[in-house]
Amino acid sequence: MNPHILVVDDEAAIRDMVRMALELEGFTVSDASNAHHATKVLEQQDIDLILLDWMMPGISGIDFAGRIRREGNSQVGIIMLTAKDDEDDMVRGLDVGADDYIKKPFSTKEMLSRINAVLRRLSNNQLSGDIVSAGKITIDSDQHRVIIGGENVDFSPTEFRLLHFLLTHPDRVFARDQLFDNVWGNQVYVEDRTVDVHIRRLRKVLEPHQCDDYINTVRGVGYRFSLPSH
Amino acid sequence: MNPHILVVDDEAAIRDMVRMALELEGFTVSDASNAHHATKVLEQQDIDLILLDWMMPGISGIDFAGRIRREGNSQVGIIMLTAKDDEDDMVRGLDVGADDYIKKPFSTKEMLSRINAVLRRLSNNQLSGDIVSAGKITIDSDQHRVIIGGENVDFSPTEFRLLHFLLTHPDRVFARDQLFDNVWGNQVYVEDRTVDVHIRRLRKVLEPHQCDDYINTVRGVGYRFSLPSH
DNA sequence: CTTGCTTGTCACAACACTGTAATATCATGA
DNA sequence: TCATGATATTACAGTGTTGTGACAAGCAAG
Repeated sequence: MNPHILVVDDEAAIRDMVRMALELEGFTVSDASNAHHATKVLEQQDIDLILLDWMMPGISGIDFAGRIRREGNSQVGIIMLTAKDDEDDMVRGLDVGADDYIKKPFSTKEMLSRINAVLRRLSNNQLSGDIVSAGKITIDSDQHRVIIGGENVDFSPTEFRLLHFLLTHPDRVFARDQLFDNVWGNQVYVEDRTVDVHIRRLRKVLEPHQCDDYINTVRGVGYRFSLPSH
Repeated sequence: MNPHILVVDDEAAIRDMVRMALELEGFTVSDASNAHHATKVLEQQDIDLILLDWMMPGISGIDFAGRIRREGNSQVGIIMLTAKDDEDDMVRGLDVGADDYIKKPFSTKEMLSRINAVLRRLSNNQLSGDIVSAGKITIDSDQHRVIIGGENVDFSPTEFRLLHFLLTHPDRVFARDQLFDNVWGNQVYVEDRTVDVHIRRLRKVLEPHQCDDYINTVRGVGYRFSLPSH
């Protein structure tokens, strides 16, 4: 599920620019031009993070942030957008419970980096060492590592994702386009045959460890990961 | 390295007074006017002891102390500052994990004596100071020193923090922006590629000692510290 | 003020990864 | 067995990512 971000700024130009940048990165975006509207959105949507303009007519960003925190909503992340780079203001911003602040003007790159940082910190509470295994293959996604028969084996990024997906969905046949969606993401289009090549590459790496037979070809349909029965 | 003390109190007058007294004694001092801000400081600084006001608007001192302990942070000392001299409240304070408490009004002399007592107790527990090691690398963060194979090796401040962070979080991949958060602190913004350069500098220093291979590149993701399995 | 160290950024080199196409091989049904 | 369609295999070039050295600004010590 994509993180849902609420952009609160009185200037439409900024809202649009930010929205575009965020949507390009796969975020779900809502926006509001003032605190009242933002409150409505917060009630109706499940917002993960708020990008909040410091200076707004009516209720200011800082008042709004303070109000959110006072209502006990500490799950939502708040990043203040400010033209001021005054240290006092920054402290005041963090005082009312903002998680971070960004000085205008800012690059979209910086914004994305800070957003990701805050989201990560918020979700960090439930960091799960995700270790899965099948047969002699073990994948530790924390370490981003594959261990086969006790030995470290290197995979390229795509190979890693493909293997991880197959291994976590064993005994099921996947058509090539299902594999795109799950391994490549449905933003990109690649040729059907490309999957074959990546399957081939996977098998090649698995071969020296005698587990290339975990990946079965299902003629006319696709591929399946399953342990040999013997 | 001077002990770093965080003063949390909503009254600026008290913060200033305490800060002055502590700095005169050679302590490093940060302060915060509420629990939110204090949380931020704790994330960004390496705090040895917290002087915590009992009564604060928003999250109270006792709640805050409880939260810190529940999060498993038992290295940091906590001294509660309270106007109440009620025995029950004292017990409650110690219950949530405070190391000591001081009744207001207090003399700076009393405060210093209790602070030193708590710090002494804390440093006794971890009698080895803060020494971590992995492979042939040993880091003594008290002395801000790195020993590799019995030999002293010099690192610049950033290199030191980076190495320390990686070494204390081995076998886990960190994306570049995760490394910012943990090594640079999230108040600053630096380019992604800056991490690469610092990794490079680290490796360069480690190279003559044959342990530059402790730092692995995980293409498309980030970097990982891990001892070679051989 | 100079000197030396640190550090962020850049530009370019080196390299790994990936998609595609071309070709070979295989499986299947007539 | 042959024809046909599907998959396997290989090669390659474009792309993206990382490694590396250089540089300039910032800063502290002298």
